[in-house]
Amino acid sequence: MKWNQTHIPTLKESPAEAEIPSHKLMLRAGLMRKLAGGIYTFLPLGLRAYEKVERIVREEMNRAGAIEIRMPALQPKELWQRGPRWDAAQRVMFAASPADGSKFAPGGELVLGPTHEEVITSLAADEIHSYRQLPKNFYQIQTKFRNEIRPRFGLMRAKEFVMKDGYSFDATEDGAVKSYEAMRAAYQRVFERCGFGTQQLKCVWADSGVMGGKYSQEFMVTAECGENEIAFCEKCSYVANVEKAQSKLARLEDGEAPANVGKFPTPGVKTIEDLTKPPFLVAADRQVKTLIFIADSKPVLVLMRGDHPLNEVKLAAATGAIEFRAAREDEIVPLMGARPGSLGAVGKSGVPIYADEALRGRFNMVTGANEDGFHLRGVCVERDIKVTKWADLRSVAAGEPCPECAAPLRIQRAIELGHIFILGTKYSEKLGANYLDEKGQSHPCVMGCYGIGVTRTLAAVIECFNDKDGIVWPMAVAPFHVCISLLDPAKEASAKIAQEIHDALEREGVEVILDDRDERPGFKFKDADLIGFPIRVTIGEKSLAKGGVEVKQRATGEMKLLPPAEAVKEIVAAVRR
RNA sequence: CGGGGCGUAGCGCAGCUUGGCUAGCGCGCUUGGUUCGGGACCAAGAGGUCGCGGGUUCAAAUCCCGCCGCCCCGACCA
Repeated sequence: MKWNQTHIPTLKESPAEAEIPSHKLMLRAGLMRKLAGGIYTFLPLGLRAYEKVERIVREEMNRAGAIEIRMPALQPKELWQRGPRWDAAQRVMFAASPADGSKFAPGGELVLGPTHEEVITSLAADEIHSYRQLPKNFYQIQTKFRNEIRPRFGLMRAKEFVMKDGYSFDATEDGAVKSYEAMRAAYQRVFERCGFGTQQLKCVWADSGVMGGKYSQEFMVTAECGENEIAFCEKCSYVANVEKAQSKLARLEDGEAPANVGKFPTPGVKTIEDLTKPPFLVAADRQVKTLIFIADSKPVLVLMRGDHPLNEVKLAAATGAIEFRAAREDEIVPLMGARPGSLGAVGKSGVPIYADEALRGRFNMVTGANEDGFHLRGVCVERDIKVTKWADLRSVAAGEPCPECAAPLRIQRAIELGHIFILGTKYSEKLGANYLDEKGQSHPCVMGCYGIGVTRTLAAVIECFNDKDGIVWPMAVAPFHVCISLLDPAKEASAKIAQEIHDALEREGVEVILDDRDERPGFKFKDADLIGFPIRVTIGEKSLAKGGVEVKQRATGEMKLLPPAEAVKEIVAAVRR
């Protein structure tokens, strides 16, 4: 490929819209252009790099025994309404209505697919009848559409993006776990092949969210711009999304024996911190924090240790509510009889009370008296409060002891590239994906689902591999392996050598672009560094006078002067390594 | 949707506070010339409904109102 035959519009400055390195570089290196917020055109180099990632994903899926299919992006709304999560799903879906506002053609209303559990399960309901057909694992690589509340960082969170989504069907729970484990191993290989090292790549325990199902793990790559936080142990292998992470807290001493509950005046006290000050001097970890939430339009009480932050994802998981928010004061007062600052759960009934595990067994605690300006002391949580459900509700903090080995936990931001779930029978039951076992009895298939953000992975590669001069592509994902910087395209001798090296490399299957532009050397070097081709071959009068061409590694800066034939050999070896 | 910021040539910006004369600068682009191993130089050009609509005014990029778009922080997720 010759540079002049393609289109690589590099920019000297990054557009103001880009904030993070990968977004800036994708625009500057001419990989993509924005059409609208969260919607991008892939230019030739961006497309090539994208296709590399896609190929790695496809190869590893096939190797793991998954079967590629292609489902429609346009889907009947009615199918979603029959599925188990229509209420939660509507928020992110685009409806595909006729643009002129006219009625839908026969067949009903359509939506653009944000994911495909409903479609695949309905397909499985029609196609799978017998245990003899199981297990099956279908996948596709396809454009998804989501009405992201806030598109962000270029390809990191886009309204239109490419996802590899896969769905396994098994007869038994054990089988589903096997399918899941096979995918986990395949995902590990995909991301390793994309260039991520064990230091930055983490497979973490995660919350299942609206997807439902028993357990799930996310593949994360640590990065400053990541939208997730992961907690991991410095000593052992424990690592989890903070939405799920736990820690082993030291037991606190509450004194000899539980005292009786006593009310005392606390005029003007509004916060946990207020109570820690004179004249009260109640440590935050001796207080019970009482929070009121509206979960699916019903109030719930949430009890936390005073110094612990609530983790809303864990609360959502504990309550099973789809939508919840903090209650307003005008909702709290009629319910509790007091305003925030003096709230407490002692003696409270008729409202679900969720308590964090860190409060279990505690006594001689202080909490609001449900009377403005008063608190209670001597509270024994299990004796005095009718807890509906104990649950892990708090966010772990950096430095807390690892739940497995008690070494300090660290917290880092990370980008989620893949997510794998065991779904169970949530979808198959609802949509009738059943099979007959050996005895002729009908059972719902046990499902798993597995996603990789393919376009996001591309962005993450750039986010992780760049320096002050531009992108530093891992060989496996680079749009071209080699750039030949021909410094004097007008000089016949140089041009001939460049063409010969180019052709020889192509014959060996090396992807090479020949910079034949009529530009100054410095300009070509800057462009090559910005785009980040792993290997650059420089052909100019200087090198030729010394009897060869220069072969330079982008990542290390290492440079060798070699005769053309040697250079070709060296490069072929490096590319195949 | 809540909070913050921005919208002036393809890109990056100045001008707006305190309204006024032909709307400016750098990069990029075109033409000619000189250059040619780390984003060259000289000269001559092309390119703008100052996001859109309304208002105030003799006069609006500049002041006021409304809308739209983009970016950042939060709730959602591959």
